[in-house]
Amino acid sequence: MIRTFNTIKRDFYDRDTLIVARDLLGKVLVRYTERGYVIGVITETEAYTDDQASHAFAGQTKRNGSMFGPVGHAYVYFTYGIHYCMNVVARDTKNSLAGAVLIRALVPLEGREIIIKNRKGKLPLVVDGPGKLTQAFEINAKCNNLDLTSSDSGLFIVEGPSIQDRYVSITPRIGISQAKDLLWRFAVTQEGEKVISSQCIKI
DNA sequence: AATCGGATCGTCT
DNA sequence: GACGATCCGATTG
Repeated sequence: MIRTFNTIKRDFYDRDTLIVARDLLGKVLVRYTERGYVIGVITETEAYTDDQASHAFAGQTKRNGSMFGPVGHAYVYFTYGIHYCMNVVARDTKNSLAGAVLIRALVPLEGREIIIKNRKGKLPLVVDGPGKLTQAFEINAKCNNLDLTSSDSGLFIVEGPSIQDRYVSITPRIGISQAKDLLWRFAVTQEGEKVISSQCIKI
């Protein structure tokens, strides 16, 4: 059976990186593997532009090249000798040279068996942590620069539930040593869950 | 519950 | 040659 998906169009990614990071919450990441589809709702993101914590800060290199490339593509890099991290290239191309949104967590919707196998454990309620996420979704170096607006790429993003601002916590990014003051991390909170920062950007 | 160190390697200085 | 947009298991309190 052939499934059709309505992917999010490129315009969506051609906006300020911070706005896209916020708006990716609730969107749905789809990965086509040998064993079938793995699908999840994005619940945590971080924005990286040309700030001091960004790979793009020192300018374009071979590694970070896709951050400077067309929006709506993937930027996947290898780190700590172990892990891959997945970003969505996004920026206002009129005003910005480089930008990407790191996907840090999502809630599994489909392909639970595949996730369990890839992660060698129980199915988590939330796949949290950029390295764990790429492991669960079989995302690796070959995925770098894939077009996330095309369902042919085997890695793409489609519409999902809208997330109200009151359920979005905005905090500093995780694991960085520079630009710690910037509140560029966006995470969906449960109703009743403690919100670490009540600040919110205007959309 | 919180902290610590080992794993492991591509990229940039 | 140093160090990461990390993870996990072990240890300690």
